[in-house]
Amino acid sequence: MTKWLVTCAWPTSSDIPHLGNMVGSALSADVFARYLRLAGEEVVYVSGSDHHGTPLEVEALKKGVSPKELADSNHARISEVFKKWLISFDNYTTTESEVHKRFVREHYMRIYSHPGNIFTRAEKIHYCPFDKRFLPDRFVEGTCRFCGFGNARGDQCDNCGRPLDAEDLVEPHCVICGRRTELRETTQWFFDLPRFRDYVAAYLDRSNLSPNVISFSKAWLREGLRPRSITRDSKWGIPAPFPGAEGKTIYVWMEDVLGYVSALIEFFERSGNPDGWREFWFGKDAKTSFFIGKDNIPFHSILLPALLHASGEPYNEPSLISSTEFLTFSGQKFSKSRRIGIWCDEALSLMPADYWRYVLIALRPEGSDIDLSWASIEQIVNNELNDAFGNLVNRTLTSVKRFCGGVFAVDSSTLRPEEAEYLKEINARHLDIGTLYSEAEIKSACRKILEQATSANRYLSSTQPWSVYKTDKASGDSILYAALNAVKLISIELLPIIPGAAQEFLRQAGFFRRSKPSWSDTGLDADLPLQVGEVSPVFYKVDGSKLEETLESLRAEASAGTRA
RNA sequence: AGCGGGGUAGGGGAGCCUGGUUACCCCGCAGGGCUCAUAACCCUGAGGUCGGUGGUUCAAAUCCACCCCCCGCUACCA
Repeated sequence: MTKWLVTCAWPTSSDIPHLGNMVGSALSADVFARYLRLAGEEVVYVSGSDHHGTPLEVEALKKGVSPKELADSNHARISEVFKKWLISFDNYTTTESEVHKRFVREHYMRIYSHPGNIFTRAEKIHYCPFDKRFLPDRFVEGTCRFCGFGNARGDQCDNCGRPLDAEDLVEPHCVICGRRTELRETTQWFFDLPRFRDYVAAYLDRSNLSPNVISFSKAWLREGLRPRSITRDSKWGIPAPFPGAEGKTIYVWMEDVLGYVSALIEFFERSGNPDGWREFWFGKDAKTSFFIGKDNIPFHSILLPALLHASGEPYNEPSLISSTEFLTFSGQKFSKSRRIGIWCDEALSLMPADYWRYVLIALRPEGSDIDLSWASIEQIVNNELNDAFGNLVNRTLTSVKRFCGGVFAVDSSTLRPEEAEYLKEINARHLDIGTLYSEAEIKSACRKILEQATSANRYLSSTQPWSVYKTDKASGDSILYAALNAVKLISIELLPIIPGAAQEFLRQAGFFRRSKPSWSDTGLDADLPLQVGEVSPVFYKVDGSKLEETLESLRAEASAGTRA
């Protein structure tokens, strides 16, 4: 049995995640975690809300509340959304947790204790004399030196697309108060990432990471690594522990990734086994996995291993980094400000969580960006979830009621050769699906489960148990045995993706009455005699354009409520 | 601008590294079949200049060069 730490990118608590945020991180990790548990591995799945960072601080300022208050209330909403989406976190915490803050400070002091890992350097940063604070480039606006665009941000000009430096803005002003900013010198603490170039290069070579992660990371190494600043002149965050760094906090990216350790520590402290986490991060039979969007590969493939290694502690290197491309919505990027896309809370007012989970996994953008549209939602729910899976289960269970009086008790010893052959086929596919899951090839696993359903539907149509039963009960039973076994396999296979609905399949069929579902418990004999009780359709069809209308009216109500 | 990834039928993917019969699979579409089932399921069919141009080769989706388009990163958004 392997100990698996499963993690996903930490959602920022400045807003509820949208479907694009959900697909590659929390949902993908959840499917992976659920599969591993089903397969009998020891799994701890952790993540948390990223509370720190300037966007949240600025939003809190605008709303007139403290960053802590805003973060906490958003965290409560985000946690609720994850629960409703059936995300099976073992610990969903925040970067404000005492364990996290303590761990991050201790970890940096450990890195600091090895001379040369951390050094200081003076930098020129925008400063707002009115707000009395330093501002990240993103929070300074001005006129672009290159194209003259008036609303260019300090990090990039939205008009000409050029990346900018602080000095490239003409008449820079603070986005909070609008007043003129000035450049001030300030000292920051830096992590000497280039020191770990050889280590990271060797790690990438011996690792088993996916080709896109490797090639992306190696490109970074070729360009040359740069020191990463650890500290920021901001009050909102974790106080930097270095001597002389009083008043500074740790930059979010330099603490977020350490949450993969601290959230696990917190989990084990709560369960009364404070050292349990060590086996997961240091143990020989332990693996770690990270589910992220393509935008933050290097933080996981380069920065994280370097930060862990630099502490001198015997951390395992990240074993699996699964990154997805982006989801677009009806051809456009998800946009909070323009309200393009669907957010995870409002999604649940349109369809049950299992529907969304299936749609997102069926589309999971693994190779390139994938577009989500109302039409694709409708098509996937209706034709795959409802027709292929739902109807297969329904027609099989209804057959048991109709032809066997609701009780199926004939065991595998009476199977005809045809059915024995068919069982070989679906069991082989079950093994393939398990392999895909274990490699986090989640979309391919999903496609293959659909093949499993297609093959079962085909089998029923070609063997026609409804006419066989008229003359030959034994052959009819043999066919139904195979069909029921396919339903059992498919239900197990779908448990990681649509846990609620797959459980309902198992319940209606009467599988796993006496034991917990398990990936390898594929035979039917142990479940006999099956008592098929009330059978009812598990899914219903949806109308894409009606869903769209519903969402629009929901939003209209919500904004009317805000104004009132 | 530089770097990385992607571009294969209406949509999604496999094939590309390691060149080789009619380019494969799923969804959708058209026609047919079946009647256990949720107007479901099954079968057959139509649909492709494999982003473009040029090159290497007996042979290119596959290898090389140049170009176009989409996305990301470029280290202070997370």
